[in-house]
Amino acid sequence: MIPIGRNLKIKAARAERDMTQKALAEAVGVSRQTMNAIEQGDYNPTIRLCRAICKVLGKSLDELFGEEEEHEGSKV
Amino acid sequence: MIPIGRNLKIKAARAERDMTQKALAEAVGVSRQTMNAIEQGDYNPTIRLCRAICKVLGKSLDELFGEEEEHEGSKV
DNA sequence: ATATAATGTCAAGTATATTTTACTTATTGC
DNA sequence: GCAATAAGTAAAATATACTTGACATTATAT
Repeated sequence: MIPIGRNLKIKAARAERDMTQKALAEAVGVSRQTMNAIEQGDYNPTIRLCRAICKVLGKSLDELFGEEEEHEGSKV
Repeated sequence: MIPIGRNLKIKAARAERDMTQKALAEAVGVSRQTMNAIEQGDYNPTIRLCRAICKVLGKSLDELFGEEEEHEGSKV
């Protein structure tokens, strides 16, 4: 419910591996809607889920979840 | 409820800064019991809370939450 | 030995992450 | 165009992160 910022890094990492949201969700043991909500920044996964996502996508926590993503707007 | 493994890295990082659990909890905006539970591995913080902890302790996500801590036992 | 602060733990409640079902809107290929 | 798959969104239910308050234990110091 609290907006967090879209996670485009996951989307990109998925693209690299040609994985669909559904496929990633299944690989990670979570519902498709949950994966979507995370990419949309609609909430705030647990560290465990983050670790699982990183493992599947072959990225580090810092790479995928390191910085809060931009919050829309405030661009010149 | 699901055991996760104690997080000794947080404890160590706290020690480096001579910070008490209470102090860290306050700095991070969470209850003392929650911080304790996380260090005890009694649950599974949100990525947001992890980020806040890292910020206060001056460590990266990978440093503090990178690998699942050992699960007790299985040592020669 | 006795204060005092730091830590560990438990139970009951509240907030919120996650699921399920279901419907809509892209997107891609035929 | 049409079918099929991928992605976005929503509401109601369930699981679990987190709070509050209280008490027990382990340091640390005087």
